[in-house]
Amino acid sequence: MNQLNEIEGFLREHAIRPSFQRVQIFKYLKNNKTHPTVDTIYQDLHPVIPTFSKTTVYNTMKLFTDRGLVSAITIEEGETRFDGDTSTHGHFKCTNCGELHDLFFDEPVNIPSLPEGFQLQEMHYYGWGLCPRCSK
Amino acid sequence: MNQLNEIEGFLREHAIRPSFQRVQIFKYLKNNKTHPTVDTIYQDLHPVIPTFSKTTVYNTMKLFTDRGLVSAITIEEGETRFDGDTSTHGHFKCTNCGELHDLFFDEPVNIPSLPEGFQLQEMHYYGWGLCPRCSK
DNA sequence: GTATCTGCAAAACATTTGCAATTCT
DNA sequence: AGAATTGCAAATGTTTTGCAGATAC
Repeated sequence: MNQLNEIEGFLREHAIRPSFQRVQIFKYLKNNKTHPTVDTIYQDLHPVIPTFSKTTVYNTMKLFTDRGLVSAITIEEGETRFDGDTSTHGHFKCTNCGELHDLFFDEPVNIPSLPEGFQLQEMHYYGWGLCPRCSK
Repeated sequence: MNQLNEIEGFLREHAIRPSFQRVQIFKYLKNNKTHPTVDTIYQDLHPVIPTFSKTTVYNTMKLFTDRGLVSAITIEEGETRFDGDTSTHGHFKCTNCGELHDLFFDEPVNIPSLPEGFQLQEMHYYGWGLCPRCSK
């Protein structure tokens, strides 16, 4: 069973029709842990899909995030990034060079105390500071 | 000592010239815990400052956040909100009605484990789910 | 055959930039 | 006078929308 077949099955399980574009985008997100933007995805897949359009990337990313298949990172304004890894972890942005890194927790992160009646479904953790290269 | 004098002194302490616009914006942020956007600030202060412009709000918010006087909330793309309360707390957005609430932690929040060389300066905590009104 | 999906072009917004007028010291 | 600040108008860049053609079931 190759990766493409696996992805098609996975998308079908989530009631998403595995169009060529969607499968390519999903594969791209699973293979690239670079937290790409819509533009990055478009630029990188454009050669693979000649008629590719950014609208399709926007449509697909909305679909994937709505279904919980990927998560949207809004750590910086005006540039939404996407992460194919939906496990509990945060993101760290270097305030000097702008590079984005994953942020993992040793212990289970504590849950905020919500007033009666609130239902927490998702948490995002964003950090800022200096990366090793910029903190010297 | 009235609030305006206090604000002027506070801004001077942070090497910020207390122009009329800046003092009004700062006062607004301290008195309104509504996490306003640039547009909200502009709309609400426009009557008070006849020649007011959004550019000034953008300039001032950048100045205030750079100096750590207020914090920028980027929980949703395309709509930066601001918080005059810079103490450690998160924000919660109802995925149904879109309302934004403060998110407080009972215990001290645990710090993510950063690889050697990283220097963490700021953390933001964003949560999504249903508010009491929408979870019924 | 009908519903869904794609992609072009235009529109809608938030934010930034250039610059001249104004204000403060 | 000199430096900082303001605010208008234009530009920029991302995301959304309308719609016609293509594709899948």
